[in-house]
Amino acid sequence: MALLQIYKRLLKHFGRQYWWPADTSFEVIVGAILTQQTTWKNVEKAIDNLRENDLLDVSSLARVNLRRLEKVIRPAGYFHQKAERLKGVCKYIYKNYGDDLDKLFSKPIPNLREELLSLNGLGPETVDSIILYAANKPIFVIDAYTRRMAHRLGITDLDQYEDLRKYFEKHLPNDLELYQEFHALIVELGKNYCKTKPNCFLCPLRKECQFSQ
DNA sequence: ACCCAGGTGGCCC
DNA sequence: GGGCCACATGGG
Repeated sequence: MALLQIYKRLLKHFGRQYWWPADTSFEVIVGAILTQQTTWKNVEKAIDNLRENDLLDVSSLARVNLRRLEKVIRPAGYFHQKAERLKGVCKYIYKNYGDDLDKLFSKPIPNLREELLSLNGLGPETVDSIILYAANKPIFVIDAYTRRMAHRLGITDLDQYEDLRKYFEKHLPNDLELYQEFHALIVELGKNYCKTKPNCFLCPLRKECQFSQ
């Protein structure tokens, strides 16, 4: 099945997702770091804690005491690593751009991507999530769900992050909103369908599936 | 008592 | 370039 058809079917089944679930671009960055290998539910607790502690901004996180930050984001797991990395990213942003994220995000995608990838704690998926949902620029995010879906549907055998990203971008219209919604829908698919039973996981993508009618 | 979650970086070969 | 591993909480 063509990628665009899969997108349409998922959209029909799950409806629009209006991703990313965050109020500001900065919260997208924070969420993208905290949600690494962690359920969003736990990330929400950590973000709520950050907000209650008045730490949910670049300058505060750039200067926060590391022990305190660890305590605040604890529910998100890997809290030693994530505290250090989150603070490090904020220190970098604050030093170079202050509170003006737009100055960072106004750069062309390749430059922005390279710059973010150079920071400790920001790998390809996190960086692309930030570019897609915080900077609002069209780049296709590849995650475990996307890779699994691509392989199980026999869309492609490609497995490397960059190879998959380029494949998806090549076979889809270059459209910001489509990229944002498609990734959100794939995550929704992955979260709702059993990963140990391929048929179940792919259910909404099958013609005979009761949910996709 | 397992297994997994919207990854990343370090280390080894 | 590829294969392991540590990192950690909370829910099934």
